[in-house]
Amino acid sequence: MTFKIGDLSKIASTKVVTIRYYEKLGLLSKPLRTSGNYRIYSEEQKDRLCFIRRCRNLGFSLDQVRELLDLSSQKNQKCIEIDKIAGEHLLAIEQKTRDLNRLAHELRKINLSCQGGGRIENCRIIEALSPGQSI
Amino acid sequence: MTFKIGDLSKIASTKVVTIRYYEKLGLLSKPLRTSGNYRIYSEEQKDRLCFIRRCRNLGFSLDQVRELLDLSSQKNQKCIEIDKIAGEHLLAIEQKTRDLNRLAHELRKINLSCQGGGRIENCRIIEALSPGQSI
DNA sequence: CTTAATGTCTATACCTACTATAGGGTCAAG
DNA sequence: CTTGACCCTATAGTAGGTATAGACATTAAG
Repeated sequence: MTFKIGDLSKIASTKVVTIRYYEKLGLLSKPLRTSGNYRIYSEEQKDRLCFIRRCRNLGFSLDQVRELLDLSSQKNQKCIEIDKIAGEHLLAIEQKTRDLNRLAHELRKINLSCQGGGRIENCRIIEALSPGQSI
Repeated sequence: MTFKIGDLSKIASTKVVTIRYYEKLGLLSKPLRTSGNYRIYSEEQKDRLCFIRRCRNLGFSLDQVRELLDLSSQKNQKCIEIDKIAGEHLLAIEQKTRDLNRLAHELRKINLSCQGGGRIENCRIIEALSPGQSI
């Protein structure tokens, strides 16, 4: 079973240009070509792309994905490194979530204090974001 | 009271290059110069930079910041527009928070399944990230 | 006064993770 | 045999900066 780039595009929900971009970065190995110079991909390459996309959807950077791919090919090594990458990523996400929650809270306050009927001179949004305030 | 670019950099926790970048984008007006061609900033310009940074920290895009700055300079406008911008932003943030929460939840599950003691060939993280899995 | 360290200047290139576009070539169906 | 969908390469653009080079300005110490 082989695939053209458009097939992979659908399977992995990835733009065609993005697949070529991954190849250029070396995340995907160079595929075989047809006589007409079309890329043809193996199952394995398809799986690798899906892995990459799955990681990306989970918020891993391409560098992290690269590490995970490298690590996952060294099957005899301990998986503590992998655990570390995933753990750090989780911490970063949790931090980000906290920040966003704080931010949403502030915006909700702003929206409440500005019901659209007033003038800007009375609008607290500018005030709220001005220096010296601690929202 | 005037400031050199390095002062502003510290006050607003912004890299010097970034301040110049904002100037190039027209978000900050061109400051006066010393005889030695150093930029000198007024209080007002300092406040404007702080406002920009504050908005950025709250997740507004530079385009949105520009909008807010424009609006805030026309004090007679109704604040319905500001309300709209903030409201749109709030929605986006809430969506993002939901996404991140989902993501953190998945990662937590994955992390729990692998305590780093095993071998990569058996690593549940890699397993979970591989295609065909539904973690 | 000099010297060294630091700060600042302009200009350009680079970063991530793609996306868009131009100008072509390939292939299968009707 | 032509039409349309697909594919190719190459280049440039996006946001929001960051990094670097090479030169000039300022400041503190000796």
